[in-house]
Amino acid sequence: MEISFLNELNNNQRQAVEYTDGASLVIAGAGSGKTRVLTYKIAYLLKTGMQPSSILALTFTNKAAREMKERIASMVGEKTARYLWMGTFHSIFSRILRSEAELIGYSKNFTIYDSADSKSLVKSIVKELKLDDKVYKHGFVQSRISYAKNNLITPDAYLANTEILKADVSSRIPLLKDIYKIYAHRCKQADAMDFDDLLLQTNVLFRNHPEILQKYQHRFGFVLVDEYQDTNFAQYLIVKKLAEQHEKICVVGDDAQSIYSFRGANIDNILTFKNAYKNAQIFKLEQNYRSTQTIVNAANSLIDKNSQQIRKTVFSEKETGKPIKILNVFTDYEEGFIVANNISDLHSVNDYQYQDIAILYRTNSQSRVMEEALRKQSIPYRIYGGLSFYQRKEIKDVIAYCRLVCNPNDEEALKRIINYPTRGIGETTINKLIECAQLHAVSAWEVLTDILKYNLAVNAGTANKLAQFRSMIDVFAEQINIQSAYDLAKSIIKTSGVISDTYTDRSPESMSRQENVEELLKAIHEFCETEKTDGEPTALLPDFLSEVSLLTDQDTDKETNKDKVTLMTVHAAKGLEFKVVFIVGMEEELFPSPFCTQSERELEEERRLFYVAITRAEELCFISYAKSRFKNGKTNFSNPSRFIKDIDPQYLELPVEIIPKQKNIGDWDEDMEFERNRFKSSFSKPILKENILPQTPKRLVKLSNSDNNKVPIENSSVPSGSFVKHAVFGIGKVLETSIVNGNEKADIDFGEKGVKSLLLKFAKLEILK
DNA sequence: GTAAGAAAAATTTTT
DNA sequence: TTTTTCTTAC
Repeated sequence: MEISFLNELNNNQRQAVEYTDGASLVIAGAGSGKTRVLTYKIAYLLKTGMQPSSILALTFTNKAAREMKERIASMVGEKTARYLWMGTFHSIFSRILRSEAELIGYSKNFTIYDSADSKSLVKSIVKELKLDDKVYKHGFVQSRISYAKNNLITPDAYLANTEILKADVSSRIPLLKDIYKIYAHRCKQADAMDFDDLLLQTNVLFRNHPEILQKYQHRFGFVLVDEYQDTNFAQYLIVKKLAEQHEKICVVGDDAQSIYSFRGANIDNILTFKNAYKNAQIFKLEQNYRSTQTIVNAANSLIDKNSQQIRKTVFSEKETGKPIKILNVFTDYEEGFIVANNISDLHSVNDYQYQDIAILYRTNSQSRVMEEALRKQSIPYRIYGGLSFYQRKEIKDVIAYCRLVCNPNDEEALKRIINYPTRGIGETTINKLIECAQLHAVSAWEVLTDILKYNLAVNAGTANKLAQFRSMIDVFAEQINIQSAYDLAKSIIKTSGVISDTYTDRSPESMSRQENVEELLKAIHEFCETEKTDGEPTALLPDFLSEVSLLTDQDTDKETNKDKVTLMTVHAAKGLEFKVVFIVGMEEELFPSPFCTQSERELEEERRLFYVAITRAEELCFISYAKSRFKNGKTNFSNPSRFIKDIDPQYLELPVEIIPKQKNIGDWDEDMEFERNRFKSSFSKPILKENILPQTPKRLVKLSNSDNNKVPIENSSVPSGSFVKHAVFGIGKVLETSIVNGNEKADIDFGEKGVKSLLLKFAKLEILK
């Protein structure tokens, strides 16, 4: 069959698309057209007669699913595309779980606990068990529970696993097993699933109900998985089971971009795909269509330092391009200033649009300084991540009301709003209530329905307040199937008193809270409208909740078309591309994150993360690091990230080390303060001109041996092997000296402070005997 | 039981 | 710096 769009693919891509006889793995290097292969493959399946409703395509983010769906729609028509089963693991399987919920002891309207809910539940369990929350830290407990669930270890399996129990004992957290057990029990009692449950319970469903598994095996004639390197065991098994009969499965991924192991992702899933699917075909996509040769080569030289990987040769046939420019600055404020300056120039001189530019960082907290700098130069920007719309307090409060109305057993929602706005139900009462509920093995709400029966020890006044609260929720609950989601939400906000609490004053904070609540109502209204066109009479509140709980703020983004600089974490940038990328904060203790330097495995993941960052860039890439950074209320000194040294220097444009005039070490702090204040208060026009744009290397210090400007010297004033003292870096050993563009330069190992390349005319060195 | 103010703690990545 | 927890006075 001749299908014209196949001609738009290269040979390897086309083979991957056309192979539909059995299982296949597509190893897709960065920028090699991975999404293209997936979309074309789905279009191909449709063109060759497959029904859209029998194709299951699993992605990592809602956004990826939506974009792919749009692209397929443009190829085969919206009418066909809309019936595809396409979405994230979590959204697809929450949908399936809802329709089968009763089989595994949940109701159709089960709540989805987000991580804040999980956190709060973990905290209260630790408190109830009277454990030390410094030993059983909520974050740690949460990640252990999550780890167990991702590996399909149920609480009972956990109790039965001597190995895990022993490990917990030796880590001095022997009671983790109890916390997990209670946690799972409380979720069940609240008719709630956390994110991990959506995958775990799907597995439980398939295991305990073979007929259901069969139904879906039959339904899905072809299964496709994007970003396969980021799947965990629970996801692996779901996919494996669904594809068991026909092995019509295609997974796409890049082991070099596996960056989610902290969330249970297991890189072995992709590395050992052949073991799971014996007759699997493997296709490799190695031509990068995104980036210049320099960027591709630099990224290759970096990832080459990892031992765990599927070797591949990613190459680019685009132009050579400019070297990656390294920017070094004194402070985080200066970093923001320099980056903003560069962006400003790229925009006005080089005709880049703001939307072509991204600033990527390791942690969300780094966005603030960048934001400030961009604002000062009136550069429009857009931040992804951080506090998303649905995580704001006022929104969570409203949603909690909605959740409780739809599912009164939802304990976390109840705790959140039982005394918001304040109605005289304090901490003691809430604790009594929950304790009492546990005693009788019922939900907290159940106790509220009959306070006398459960012997809740409260005085008459409190009992009255509780009854009032209960009847208010009851009244709303009666409306669930009568009023539309919008009408009900509106009356909830009004009657509950949330609105009067929000509208008390005219402070900017209060105004913004009001706006957010309005915004939420608008979103619910919109939801009702779109559902209407789908033929349903009215969209109900539970329908909205099931949609909303899996949304992130990238999904609520409405102004994608605006010309703005993008700010996001490297994690969030996966799958995206920009003409110009700034990777900021490339420092030790930040990138790699200090939490990830314990094992080689973790370190390799951080390196992959850096690889992801670099390969987002199409034309220009900048990497910056600061000598000092404001962190947790303190200024910390930092060294350049070890990863910068992992890149072959021939692809880099390195800065001249900027060393202040000879000073005592004590003066350094003053100097820092000076720099900080200068950049904080008034942004005068650029001071460090050489930080502006990658130009043909002129006045640059090159670390590379291939540098032909470099002439080794015999009789240097600081011979190799001798020891010198530097005002800032302290004592170091001279490794090599040379003449670079007429200036005498020395590479000196300062131990902890790292190896520095210093020009002798700038660096006042004291030679030690 | 509430609210304000002080002290202490915690800082990664996210469906 | 921001967020959470503890203290104290009503």
